[in-house]
Amino acid sequence: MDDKKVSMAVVKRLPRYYRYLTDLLKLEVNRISSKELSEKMGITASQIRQDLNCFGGFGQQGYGYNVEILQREIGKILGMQNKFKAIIIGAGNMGNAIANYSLFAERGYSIVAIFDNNTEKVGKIINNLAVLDMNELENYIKNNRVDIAILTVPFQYTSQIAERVASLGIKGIWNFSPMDLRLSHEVKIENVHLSDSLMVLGYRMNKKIEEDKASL
Amino acid sequence: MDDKKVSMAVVKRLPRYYRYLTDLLKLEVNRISSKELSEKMGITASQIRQDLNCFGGFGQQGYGYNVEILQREIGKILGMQNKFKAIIIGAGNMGNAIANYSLFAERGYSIVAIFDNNTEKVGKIINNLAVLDMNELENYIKNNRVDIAILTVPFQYTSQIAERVASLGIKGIWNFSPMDLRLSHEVKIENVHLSDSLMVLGYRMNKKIEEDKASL
DNA sequence: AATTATTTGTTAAAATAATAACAATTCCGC
DNA sequence: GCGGAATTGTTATTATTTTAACAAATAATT
Ligand SMILES: NC(=O)c1ccc[n+]([C@@H]2O[C@H](COP(=O)([O-])OP(=O)(O)OC[C@H]3O[C@@H](n4cnc5c(N)ncnc54)[C@H](O)[C@@H]3O)[C@@H](O)[C@H]2O)c1
Ligand SMILES: NC(=O)c1ccc[n+]([C@@H]2O[C@H](COP(=O)([O-])OP(=O)(O)OC[C@H]3O[C@@H](n4cnc5c(N)ncnc54)[C@H](O)[C@@H]3O)[C@@H](O)[C@H]2O)c1
Repeated sequence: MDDKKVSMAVVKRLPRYYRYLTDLLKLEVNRISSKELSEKMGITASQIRQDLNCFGGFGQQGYGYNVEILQREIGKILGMQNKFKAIIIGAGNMGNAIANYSLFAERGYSIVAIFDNNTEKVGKIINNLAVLDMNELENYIKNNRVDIAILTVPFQYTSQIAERVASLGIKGIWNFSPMDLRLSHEVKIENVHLSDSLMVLGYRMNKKIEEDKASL
Repeated sequence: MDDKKVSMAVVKRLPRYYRYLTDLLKLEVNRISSKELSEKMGITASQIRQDLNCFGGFGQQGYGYNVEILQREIGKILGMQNKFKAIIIGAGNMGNAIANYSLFAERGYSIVAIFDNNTEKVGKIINNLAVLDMNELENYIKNNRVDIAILTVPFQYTSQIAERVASLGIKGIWNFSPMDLRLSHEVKIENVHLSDSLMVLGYRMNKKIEEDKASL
């Protein structure tokens, strides 16, 4: 317990920093100050310095930050060196989309297997992986390293399958069903709420509509 | 300007309230107190009462909240009565997944058209909609009500297409490319950052790994 | 080499957000 | 209809998060 607790507010900004730094690297920018970065990102320089200092002093006074070093360090903080292995459960619409998406691999998350319980989907090839039957799940996890289960199954099966993978020793679950999946186990869970995101857009659009109406 | 400004923190919790209330309705629960709801949702009763009171007094002292009324009111706050019409641009993996997903329609967001610039995809039927060519975009929007553009095109085309739909009068953009889309126009934008979400999971898993290592 | 410009890390202040407290009100059993 | 239990709306308090300020350190300039 050497470093002070880092708040979720800070953690959620880390991938964003990583994204901007990766873009800068591609543009062959060597150094950047918190001020420049703040202008690009639309946040305050103060916040950037405060955030980065939760993890150590990566910058140099009078100079700024070395983009390559900072990007690598944030990558480490995010645990990218773990090269996490993930399986997808549910080879439907969303499962297919994720399996075919290459950026996750670039970020160090490789999809190593896909499972489904529908016999019509089992054996189908998705991005070079043959869909496996759900009854091979236990066996597969026993014989292969799997860190993350990506759950893209229908709502009503999600909890049950989550329990199943948790009991098999999976350490992380990325859940796409519109529910707040919670488990007693010490599994880390991230719930993706696409509908929620769309509804927030709807709220903001509606607010504008009401404001426009009021100002007539 | 009758009501005080509602913070984003509150707004982002509204779809979640809507979700729990809809579930309760399905279970035919008529009334619920902030205390009961807080236990279900894992937040404090105080926060629930505080949140709801940003929009008015929906409850009754000594009784609690009527589930049906509260759900309907939150729906109104979220602008669901607008019955927003959305088009999808980019009939690829993610565009297909969204087009085939029925919950958005249930929530009042209907997909009315799908566009792509790949001639091999144009004409293909996705969930009863024929994919339209991008050069029909202007014409379609001129002749049909379209509120939202769902952008599921590759990264490098996203900004340009966003500008294009904004200039055509679209009021909201739901962007799936891993970038912080920002426009000068007064268009409301929600950026979905799936990679960011996965990386936060990675951070939390990695932290646990480090903690376990340290406690040896 | 001295001087001025930057720019960080860090502490202090301000702003926001979450939680607790409680008076006012309503329900509900008797 | 009465009295205790329950529960809201709202105000007060506490905690968290963001922003500002600035000394210390470095870089660039002359
Ligand atoms: N498609 C979207 O745009 C979208 C958006 C938001 C949320 N979601 C959520 O993601 C999840 C998946 O959605 P989808 O659109 O991909 O659904 P889908 O029906 O296309 O795919 C679900 C897949 O899971 C498989 N499956 C069903 N039961 C299973 C089981 N017990 N074990 C293993 N596999 C099983 C099915 O055979 C199917 O292939 C759902 O919970 C949905 O609510 C999807
Ligand atoms: N698939 C995923 O799981 C996933 C996850 C996160 C983010 N994203 C993002 O979502 C976006 C789409 O991803 P995808 O996996 O669906 O990609 P995809 O390649 O499967 O689909 C992109 C579609 O856009 C079409 N297109 C290309 N240029 C166009 C243009 N100028 N006008 C109209 N249509 C055009 C293509 O023909 C294709 O059908 C990308 O920005 C990607 O980074 C995808």
